[in-house]
Amino acid sequence: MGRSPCCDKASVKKGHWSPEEDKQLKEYIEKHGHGGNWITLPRRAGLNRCGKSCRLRWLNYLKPNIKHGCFSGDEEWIIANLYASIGSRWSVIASHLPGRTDNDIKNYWNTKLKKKFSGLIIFAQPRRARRKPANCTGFPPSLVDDASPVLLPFPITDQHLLSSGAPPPQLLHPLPSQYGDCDLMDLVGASSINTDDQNPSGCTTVDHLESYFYGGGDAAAALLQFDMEEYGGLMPDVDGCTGAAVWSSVEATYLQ
DNA sequence: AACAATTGCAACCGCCATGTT
DNA sequence: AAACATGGCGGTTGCAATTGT
Repeated sequence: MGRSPCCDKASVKKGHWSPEEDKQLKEYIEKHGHGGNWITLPRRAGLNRCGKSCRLRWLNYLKPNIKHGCFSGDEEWIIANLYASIGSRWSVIASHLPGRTDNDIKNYWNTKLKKKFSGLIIFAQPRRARRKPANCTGFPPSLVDDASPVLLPFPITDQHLLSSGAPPPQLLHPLPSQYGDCDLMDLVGASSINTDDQNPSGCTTVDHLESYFYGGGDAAAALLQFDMEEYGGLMPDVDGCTGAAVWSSVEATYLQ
């Protein structure tokens, strides 16, 4: 037996919302709330729309305190790190960025950040974690089944570099061609890390990054390795999986 | 100026999880 | 316990706007 549709698809309006519809939905919800039932809301509010469509419109656009517009460097960095840690769990990522919606973040990732950060995080990204894959052996269970978001430090500071204990970078992969001649600032994707107040030593972080990572290695691979070292330091012994084990697992799976 | 290609993003679709009857 | 209803989520699509030729 099939599942009954939530509304009559043929008769409800689809496509972009008009200002009048927005006004109607906004006023209704502000006055009555959504009442815990989105399916019946359009009828109650006098809208010829599917309940799901109303919910989406409210959550992604009409709800108060939603931030539209450009993402900051900090936000980009957080998104990239979380994506590297937990994959495309946009709602979890959105919960770390007040005012941003999962849809916005997903769109921003797909259109901008994916290209920008692709050389950095491709290997650290677990498979989609919504369900546990039947026979996943590439990642520790804690990362695949019920990963907790782990924020890498932002901005990267001298202290992080000096205390990371990471070995000198090795050339783990060829540098993706799109990074052939870009500079390190592009790679880290953060315009705000190069400021004096974040670098009490007086040295610029980018300078340190360069001297630290460019010792014959490639920046993308080195940053990935640095991330994983940090990851291990921040997330020890979760379900018996140390950061080193996570890194080993990534190595075994992807770095043959 | 006209057309084609690309980009950005709002909205839809369908699946899964959870709650209710 | 089973069937059904609904919410929530991620993937994808469609279209308007922008950019390139």
